[in-house]
Formats: sequence, structure tokens, C-alpha cells
Amino acid sequence: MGTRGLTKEKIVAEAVAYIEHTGQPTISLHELARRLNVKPPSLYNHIQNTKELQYAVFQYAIDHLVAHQKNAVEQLKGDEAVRAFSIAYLAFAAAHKGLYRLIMTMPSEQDEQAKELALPLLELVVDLLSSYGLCADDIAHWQRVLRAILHGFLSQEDLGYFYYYNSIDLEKSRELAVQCFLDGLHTFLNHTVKAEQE
Amino acid sequence: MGTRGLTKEKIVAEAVAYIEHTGQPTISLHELARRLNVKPPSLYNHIQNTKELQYAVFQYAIDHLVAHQKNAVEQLKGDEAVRAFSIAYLAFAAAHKGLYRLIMTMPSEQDEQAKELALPLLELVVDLLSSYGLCADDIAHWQRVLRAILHGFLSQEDLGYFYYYNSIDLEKSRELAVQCFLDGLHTFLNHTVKAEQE
DNA sequence: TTGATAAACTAATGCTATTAGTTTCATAAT
DNA sequence: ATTATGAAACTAATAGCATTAGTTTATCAA
Repeated sequence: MGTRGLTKEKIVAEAVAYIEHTGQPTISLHELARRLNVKPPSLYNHIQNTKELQYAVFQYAIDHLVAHQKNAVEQLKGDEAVRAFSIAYLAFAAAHKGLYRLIMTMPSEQDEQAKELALPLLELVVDLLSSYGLCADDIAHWQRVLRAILHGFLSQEDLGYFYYYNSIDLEKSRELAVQCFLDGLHTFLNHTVKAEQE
Repeated sequence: MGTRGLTKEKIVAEAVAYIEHTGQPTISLHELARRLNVKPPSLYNHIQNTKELQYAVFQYAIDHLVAHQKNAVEQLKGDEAVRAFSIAYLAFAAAHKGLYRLIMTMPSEQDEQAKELALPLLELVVDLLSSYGLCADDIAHWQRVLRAILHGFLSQEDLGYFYYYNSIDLEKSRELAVQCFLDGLHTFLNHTVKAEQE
């Protein structure tokens, strides 16, 4: 009993390890305590509640996703950057199922704190689209579209909605989805340019 | 005590009413029993477990969404149909937050039963894209893309990921997303036609 | 050596779902 | 009319979850 070198960092690390291993986005305090050789209430000496733990893991997930994405688009611009970003994004979700599931279930409309934590991801996509010469508003719009496509694809996949037509190549669908975004963006840019010339 | 005219239908109806009212995708048996003036274990005379209840509500949600969508695209074809479908889809999610949340959290990769129930929705989108002259495989791909965009948009919105740049018109983003899909599809069709002519 | 503090503990509460075993009521058969 | 059966309610109990209150222990500084 007494002091055992438990810290918030170790708790979060163990939670992350579990989530990475199982693919589930959460872990119960019971299971977490068991793995740390401690009784559940002891965890409350280091964390406020499960919410705070979730925030910490969410933070970790976002940080890693953002680092992963930054690395993927380094030195790239335009379509090439968008393509690299998309491929990396989808790959991250596949490699870290539990973490991505957390990212895609965690925040809620009212939860300001969680949304703050997710800001870096948004900024990254804004940067990604900055080389197309769009105005700030349009960057905001297209940022939403790109994220909707990528996230929507992953979400449907995860939910099993793409299970039907199983035989049909998922990889090709993904490429088409990304190409669709680029073609849609190009068409928009052409129209915008034309409109400005008149 | 004794018999009170409780049925599975009434239970499901009450669960649906709660979900529609609160916007939450689930209801606890405790709350459900309370609303039906019954003790929680009594519900087990009519349902197997919460899973079965969820299936029933999910079924209801899918049926209504499909009916709503069928009605929206009646008589329409091509881009007009896609646009009407998209607008109606997004409107349904807004009007039935709880039901759509259930649709977007319920099935899981391993749950064959839930995925069966969702099939009509898939078929609807396949029909929607049937007038473009795509081959079966390409319909399957583009069906995925359209659903990814619509669902991804709703999901991000619901999660609060579009909260930033709050001032920027959500409605316009939605229109851009749908237009993006159509432009992407048109570009794809042009390329396909060209390839066939060579 | 002592005393304060941090960090563990036990015990208990209250929320879930669920099961076992019991009672009651309505209906069908005598 | 009476009785018996089965459906549908009940009570009581179990088990898993988060959480709180109150208690003990170990470490570290005075």
C-alpha cells in the first residue's frame, strides 16, 4: 500500500496502450486499475474522473494524428499535398483504430474543451488548402468538405456500411473519393476565376 | 399487476418517442419502464434484451429514412435527383437527430443483423446513380462516395468539428459538398467516355 | 523521531442490465 | 360457475460500471 509511483502520465499511457491494442475507444476504470495493479478508487488520486481521462487520451490521439499528417504533407503543395494528406489520414485510422474511433466519437456540440483540443487538426487542413488561392471563407468551406469526405468514408467503413459489395475494391473507392474532391475543387476554382474575369 | 396491455410495439414506440424528443440515440430500460408505468424486468416479457430493442428502433429509423428519401427523389433523375436526395438526407438528420445518431452509431463490422437492416438505404443510393450509365462496379464506388460525403458532413457537424468558423455559412458548405460530388462524378464520366472512344 | 502529506486502501452508493423465482389476472375448458 | 393454465406483471438478487467518504500506510522534511 502507501505510495506506488503511479502518475497521471502512466495512467494515460496504459489507457492508450489498451485502446491501441483492443481497437476500442474507451477503457473502464476497473480494467485500467487492474492493469496498473491498483484498486479503481486509487485512480482518483491522479485524475478527476473518466471525462478527464478521456480528454487526456483524446489529446494524445489528436497530437499523434496531427504529427502524422504534418509529416505526410511536408514539402508538398496543391493536389499532391491533398492526396498525401488523404492517404495518410486513412492510413492513420486503419493503424490506430481505437484512437481514431475516439476522435470520431469524443467531442460533442456542447463540449467546448474537447473542441479546443481538436483545433490543430482543423488548422492543418486550412494550411493544406492555402495554396489554391481561395478566399478565407472558401477555405473554410472546402476544409469542411475534405474532412467530411475522409471522415465519412472511415465512419461508414467502420460501421460496416461498406460491407455490401464486399468484393468491390475499397482502395479504389477511396481513390475515387479523393479524386472527386480534387475535381470538385478544380471545377469550383475554374468557375470562380471565370466569374472574376467578367 | 397481472396483465396490462403492454406489447413490443408499444415499447418500441415509446423508445422512439423518447429518442425523437431528446435527440439521444438510446434510452435506458429504467427510463423506458418508468414511462410505461412498469418495472424494468417486466420489459423482458416482450423483448429479449436491449440489443433487440435497439434493432427494432434501428429498423424503424431506417424505414423512415428510406421512405423519406424515396419520397424526395420521386420522378427525378440524374443531378436533380442527387441534389434532392442530398438535401432530404441532411434535412432528415436535422429533424430526427436521435434516429440519425442511432443509424450512425448502431451497426458494427461484426453485426450481420444490423447490416442487413440497413440494406434498403444502400439500394436506394444505387438506384439514384443508375441513370448515369455507370457500370455496376462504378455505381458501387460512387454510392460509397456520396454516402461518405453526406454522412461525413453530418457526423462532423454533430461532433462539433464544424463549430469553428461558426460564422461561416453551414448551408453553403453543404451545397458545395453536394456540388463537389456532382462535379467529381461528371469529371469521372467525361474521362470514362474519352477512354472508351480511344 | 515525529508529523504532515500523498497515495493507496475499504466500504458504500447509485446507476446500469439482467436473471430467478413468485404472484396475479384474464381467458378457455370443464 | 369454477377451475386451471399461461401470459405478464411483480420482488429480490447479482454483477459491472463510476464515484465518494472515510481510513490507513508509507515516505520525506523538520
